[in-house]
Amino acid sequence: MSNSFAKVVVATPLPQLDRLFEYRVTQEQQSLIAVGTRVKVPLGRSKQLLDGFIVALAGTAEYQGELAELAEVVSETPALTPDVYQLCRAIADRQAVAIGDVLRLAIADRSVAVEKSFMALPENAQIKHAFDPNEISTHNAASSNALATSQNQPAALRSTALANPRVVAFAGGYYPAWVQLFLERAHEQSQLGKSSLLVVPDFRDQHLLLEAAQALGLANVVNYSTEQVKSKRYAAFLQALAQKPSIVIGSRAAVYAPSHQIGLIAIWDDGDSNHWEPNSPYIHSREAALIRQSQIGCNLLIASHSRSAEAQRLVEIGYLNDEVASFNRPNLAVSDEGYRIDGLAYKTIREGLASGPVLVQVGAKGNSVSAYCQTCSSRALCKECNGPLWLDSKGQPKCRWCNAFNLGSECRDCGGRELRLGQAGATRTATELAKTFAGVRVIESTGDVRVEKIGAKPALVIATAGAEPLAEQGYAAVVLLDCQNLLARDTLRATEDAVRFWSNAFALLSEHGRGAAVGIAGDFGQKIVFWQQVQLAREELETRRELAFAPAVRLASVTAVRETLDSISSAISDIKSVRILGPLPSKEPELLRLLIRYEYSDGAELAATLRAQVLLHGSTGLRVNPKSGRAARPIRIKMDEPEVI
DNA sequence: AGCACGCCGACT
DNA sequence: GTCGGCGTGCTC
Repeated sequence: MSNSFAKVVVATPLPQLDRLFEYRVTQEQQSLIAVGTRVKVPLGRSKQLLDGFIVALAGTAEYQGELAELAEVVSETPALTPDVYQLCRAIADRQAVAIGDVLRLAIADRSVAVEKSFMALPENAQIKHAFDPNEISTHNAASSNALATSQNQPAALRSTALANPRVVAFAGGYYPAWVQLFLERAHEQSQLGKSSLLVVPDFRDQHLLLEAAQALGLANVVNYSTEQVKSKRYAAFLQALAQKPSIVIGSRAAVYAPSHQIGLIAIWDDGDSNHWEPNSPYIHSREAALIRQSQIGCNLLIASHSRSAEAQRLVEIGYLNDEVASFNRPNLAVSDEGYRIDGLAYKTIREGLASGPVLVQVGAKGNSVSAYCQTCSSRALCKECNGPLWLDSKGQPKCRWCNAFNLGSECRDCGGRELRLGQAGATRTATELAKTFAGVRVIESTGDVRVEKIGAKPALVIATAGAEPLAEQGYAAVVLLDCQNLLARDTLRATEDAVRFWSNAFALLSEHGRGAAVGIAGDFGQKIVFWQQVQLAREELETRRELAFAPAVRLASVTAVRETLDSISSAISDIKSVRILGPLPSKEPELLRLLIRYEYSDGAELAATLRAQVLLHGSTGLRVNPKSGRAARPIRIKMDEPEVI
């Protein structure tokens, strides 16, 4: 049977075009095409050709009407493998977006020169016809529903691990212990002839993995960085596509790598917000990995120093196996004497400096608009509702929750009457500490001006949370200041984030280093000291359950004009677990936002209903086209809204 | 998105 | 009598 007809998925963000179109294949094109081929197709009356990919070939057509021909076979390299297509399809459906938005993430832009030299290699010659759409990843039983099949998976295959929070000697240097964990697991897979996808939040972590992988001499390591020039990205894409086991190291997009025979997907520190895709499919790499895992049946490892509420939920529903690496917990202490830098802090810094570098973590600067007491730095709270105060444009203290003015408020801790915005920044702390520890080198690292790595000599490092440099052999001491401020950030994830920031900072300690946290006490402080991350995650998830917040339930947001939102509200209100909040104001002045609370079990139905609404409002009715002229998307759907409030 | 088809107001 | 406004709908 000749392949005279091709089913093509079109690479466009338009939801109306998110379906397969059939085209006639000409005689000359027959030998060039295969499943996965990149083509250009005519669509509608537009003279502009659209990019697409062949997902199936057949001898007969299903479509009754007149068929158009494939306009152009762009390349003979099969860029869209069947399992990546299935993954993109599932993600588009789950997120209620067009598949084109997902394809953009999954498939690197073509670079002709790179592709030519790749295809010229004899070992890549057979790749052209390597894919059969009916045979998605034969190496493991495929399953369509992740949750339904979880019981059938060997427990050890899916795990959420708490990694050893230490810097260890490894690969001829010093690395965080998790780097060793990831590369060892990937190496195991390589030995079995399988590929691994190692997914990290940012390029610092990526560099660490790449550097250590190179030092170990691991074969077929793919630098799947999105920060490279286009041709390098495409080279990495092709390297993963080559039919041999590879170790793909990258950020979010690495989940979609077209690797051969994937045996492991590993996610590092899934609580880091960099794992959220900020653009259209708006999916978290952990969720994308879960979908891919369920489709191809590979191992899944979600590892971190602290545990996200999402990972904890997956453990509690029995979907993930709970794996805690054996390690000695760090030597930690907490204090809460009411000073920003107290006796414990000074003592820990002084003793640490005797043997090596010392890290002082200060609260993240810049993202706090709340007001604090000038004298004692405790957070200013509303006298009416205990909400956080801020200073308005006239400098008057106002509640962020109930808008009440709080003129002449007194600090509840010290009675102070002066307020200031934000907290003492890294620079001020650096100056203060430099005075106390005269003669010691002081290094400052913040989100803006970041230091990546420091040596083993004694030095005082002042860093904002999340911007801590690595110390070559680990820190002799780590001191956390402003713990209260981190806990009091205006987000529902404040506690989880704080525990994560602290855990990651303590994880930079050397084997014999000591840590101290200033400003946390009691039961909570003890759990930090005894490294009870699982217990903390359990409590955090319980809190979210009580409040009915994610990840206990899911929380979607829909942004559009009011009329559209009204129509959407009534369309989805029949779905069992759906509860609608709003319309609420959104960041864009002319648009409003709906928050939708729903159960996991209703996700598919809600996504399908929302998608139908997008189609309804997309090509007919109210086209939102404000004076800007730009065709703003009339409806923006995030099936999981990471930042409520 | 594009692009065409279609049914109502001021022009050579 | 026609030209053209953009509301509506389709695209293999």
